[in-house]
Amino acid sequence: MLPYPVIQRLPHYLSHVMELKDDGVAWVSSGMLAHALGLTTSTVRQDLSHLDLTGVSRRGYRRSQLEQALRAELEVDRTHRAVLVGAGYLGTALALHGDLKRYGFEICAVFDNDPEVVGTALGGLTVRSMKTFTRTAPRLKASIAILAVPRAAAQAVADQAVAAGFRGILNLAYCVLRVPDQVAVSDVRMLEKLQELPCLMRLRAVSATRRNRGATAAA
Amino acid sequence: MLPYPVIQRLPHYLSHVMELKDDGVAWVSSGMLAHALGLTTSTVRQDLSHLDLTGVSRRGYRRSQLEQALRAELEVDRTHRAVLVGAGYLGTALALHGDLKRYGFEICAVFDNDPEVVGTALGGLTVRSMKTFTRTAPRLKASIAILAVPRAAAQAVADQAVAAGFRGILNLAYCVLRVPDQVAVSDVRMLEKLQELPCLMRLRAVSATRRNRGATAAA
DNA sequence: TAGATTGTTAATCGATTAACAATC
DNA sequence: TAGATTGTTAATCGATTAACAATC
Repeated sequence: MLPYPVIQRLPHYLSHVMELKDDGVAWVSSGMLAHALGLTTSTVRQDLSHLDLTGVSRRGYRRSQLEQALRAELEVDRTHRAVLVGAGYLGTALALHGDLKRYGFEICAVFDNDPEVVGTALGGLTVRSMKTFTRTAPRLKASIAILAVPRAAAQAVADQAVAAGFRGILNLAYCVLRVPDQVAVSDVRMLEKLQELPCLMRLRAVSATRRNRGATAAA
Repeated sequence: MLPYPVIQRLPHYLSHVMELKDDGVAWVSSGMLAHALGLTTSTVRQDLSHLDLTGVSRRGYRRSQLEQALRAELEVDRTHRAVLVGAGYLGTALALHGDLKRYGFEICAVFDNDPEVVGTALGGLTVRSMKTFTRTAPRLKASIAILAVPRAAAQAVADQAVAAGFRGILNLAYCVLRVPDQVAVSDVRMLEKLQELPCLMRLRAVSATRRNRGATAAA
């Protein structure tokens, strides 16, 4: 239904609109959103046309209504129970991230393989052994599994998560997970994003030079 | 030059090709890569046509040559010096990530604001105070700044990084950074990726139902 | 040789942008 | 009223996919 590029932008809209709320802004125009998110006004209006929302000529969108429409689409007001697998630094960073709750997510269990870590506390939860995952996880009524495990372990954990009935996976490992069609995977490509930087930097350097040349030629 | 979608895929190609190396594979076809990365053979050949590389009919690409071309494009064999700002769990996860070196990155300094953290050791480095950033950072000959700081601090740190001459920023915070054109920013959208999941899950559920209906109708 | 795979051109597809009538 | 902004249609742009001759 919603094109993926639009889905990707929705969290940004919401995040920005929530900031505007703190500033007491009542009306938001496509121009304001376009400027804040680095888009064109056309794109913004196209995106918002997918939502359950109507704007007002000469004013824009009522902030409260826009926020509500975004919250509905992203299901922010429902609680999404998630299980965290991997209690390393990355997993810990996520588990302790205060904004999770703000966006409707709740980590209801943490699993880890390391006997040293199993039994310790993390964000009010006790880390459970991965050995108990298959038995325990289905009882937790969680639909999302967050994989903060080494690359080598990721596919095996994903398989267990699928078998346990999870329908969404947030993958923090550097690998392509193979899952059945009905399971959604969202990849956080931290290392890949770092690897892109040299390419992007070269690109920026080149286009900056070109701009300067153009400016010089014009002068 | 290189379209951004291609740049985004290059790290995946390299990662997979490096795995094939460990398996002793000498020739890689576009079909193999397409299957492994979930692409079409056309896309793979188009992507690789941007690289300094020629394939061989009926065989594919020589693995060593393909790896070399990818390493050259991604500049893996140069050392990219990076500075880490923020020594929380997320920053620590990155600093201790063994694969950084493997992909040509070296963290040469860590900065943090918290007096409790300043002076402690992290991955063989001593955490420096953010107060010294403007003075110290330019001396480090690093071109990349990794921002693992809270959202509220990110833009200010980015400004300091730009002023200190950094040309690439890996942004782990949940915000849109404003930087001059000649500075490259790569955003790791961890929370956004999590927020996408409910939308994607709904989408999967719908298309799964549709598939089943289709199958039932066909039967 | 026969057949598989590259390299490349053309076709398709989909997303972004432009344009503009409707409207408050 | 005049002017700014929405909502939507059409145009553009660019990426992906298909197709196929060349080739080993």
